[in-house]
Amino acid sequence: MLQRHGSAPLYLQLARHLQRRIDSGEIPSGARLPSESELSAQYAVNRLTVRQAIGELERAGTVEIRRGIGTFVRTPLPQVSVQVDPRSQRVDPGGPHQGPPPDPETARVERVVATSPAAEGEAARVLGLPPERLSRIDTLVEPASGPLAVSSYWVDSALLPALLPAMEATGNLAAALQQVLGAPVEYDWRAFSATAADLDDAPLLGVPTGHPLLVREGVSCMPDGAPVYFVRRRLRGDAIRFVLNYRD
Amino acid sequence: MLQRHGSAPLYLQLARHLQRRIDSGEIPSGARLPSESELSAQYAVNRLTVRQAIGELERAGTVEIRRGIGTFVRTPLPQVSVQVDPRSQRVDPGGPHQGPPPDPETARVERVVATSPAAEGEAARVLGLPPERLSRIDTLVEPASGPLAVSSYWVDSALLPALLPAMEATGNLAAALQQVLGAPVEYDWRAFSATAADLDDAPLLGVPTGHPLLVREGVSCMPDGAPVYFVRRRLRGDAIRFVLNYRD
DNA sequence: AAGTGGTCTAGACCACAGC
DNA sequence: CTGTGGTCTAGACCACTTG
Repeated sequence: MLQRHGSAPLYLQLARHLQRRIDSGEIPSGARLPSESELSAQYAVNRLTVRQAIGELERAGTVEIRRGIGTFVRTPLPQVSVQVDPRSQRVDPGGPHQGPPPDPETARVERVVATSPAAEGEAARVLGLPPERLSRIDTLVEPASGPLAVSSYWVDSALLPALLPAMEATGNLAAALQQVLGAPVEYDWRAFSATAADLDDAPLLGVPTGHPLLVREGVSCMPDGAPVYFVRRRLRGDAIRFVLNYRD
Repeated sequence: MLQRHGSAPLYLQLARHLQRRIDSGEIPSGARLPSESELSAQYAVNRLTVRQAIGELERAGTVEIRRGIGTFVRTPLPQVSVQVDPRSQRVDPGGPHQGPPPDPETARVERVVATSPAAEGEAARVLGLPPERLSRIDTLVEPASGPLAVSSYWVDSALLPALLPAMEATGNLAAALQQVLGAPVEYDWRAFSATAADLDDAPLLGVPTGHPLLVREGVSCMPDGAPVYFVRRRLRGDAIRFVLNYRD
């Protein structure tokens, strides 16, 4: 069946062949693939070659490996939709797309996992503060459904002593900042991009290295425009999406 | 140095060790890592174990493999910023973040790579049309800097005959649609999420399977709100980002 | 030609889940 | 206990890039 003379590598041929069997419905959603040994025998290739093919499918998101049990066709998990009102300067949590219970932005549990002096220049640049006056706070957003996002906030180091107790009380760094500053904080800008889970984020989020993450970063400021913090949040891209409604 | 008794697997220890050597500046940005054979000898592990470690670093985005040459510490490529005016119903291309020349939304080259009957139910659902009346058009957005995005559009099949010639003329499907319909098309909604490059998208974009992609999808409609098309665009997450400015 | 990463094999042992 | 996926080794050959 598979051969290797000038054509594509065996593991890629096998990966594409399995992908077709899945797309055609021959191996339906949720079903278990043949075991690695079985595939190795059926296709007459080494088990490592089978593993390489299955690794491709796993990274592509079509398959989920459960160790000790087997490899299964992934059934897409329902994405939580967060409504972003594009015409106001606040997040509008909830909305009718999903019920409120697993609302990740309000009912979330956010805990601090690390604080450190700022080592990166980007935050200092966008905030217009010298790096030595900045501190970085890392938090993990973990609703009941499992870890959803890791965030890094860069703030003026002077705010830190008051911020961490307020964080304990509110369980939400944005709210803690409003409390410490005694004033509402607005969005200056926000940006969306995507990145791969690195060696630090991956274990925190319970995903393999390289898992696609949605990045939402930006600066928040005082009503007069003075920047307050820079945040860079990495969210599980398969579990959440941000929706902008342009019509009412 | 590395040992395997109850602790983490060798390849992960090695990956983290190399990551630390990179973060500390011992192996600076752009520099070449020792070859796989050298690492294999230095750390007294098999070359395949070294490859597994380097694979982790590649997926994490910290390292870039150039075959026949070596493995290099990745220097982040400058992200093109696309300004999205959150208060209007149009894309505001350009802006001062990057000069206009590589503007991916206006000067882009978009070409059709495939058309097919709609096989997915989601597009029919959000457009409120029966699946058999929908066609799917796949395009590749490829400015001079290399492939940047793949898009899938779902439109009423009746529009297809007029649409493809208009697409040739304008080089831009959104513009072609406006021309065919004889009316401006507005955003209904847009959503941001992230996904992994699958076995089809990966070769089109020239990235490895699983590469993080920024997904921007949504419905556009006529001024009266009648839906016209559903689009799902997958963009190289490391090459572009969407910026929403909330202040002027 | 020499060096690099890419693919593939055969074989071994381990850790985990379920019966 | 059995079967699953996870890790690791030794060795081979290939394809690509550069001198």
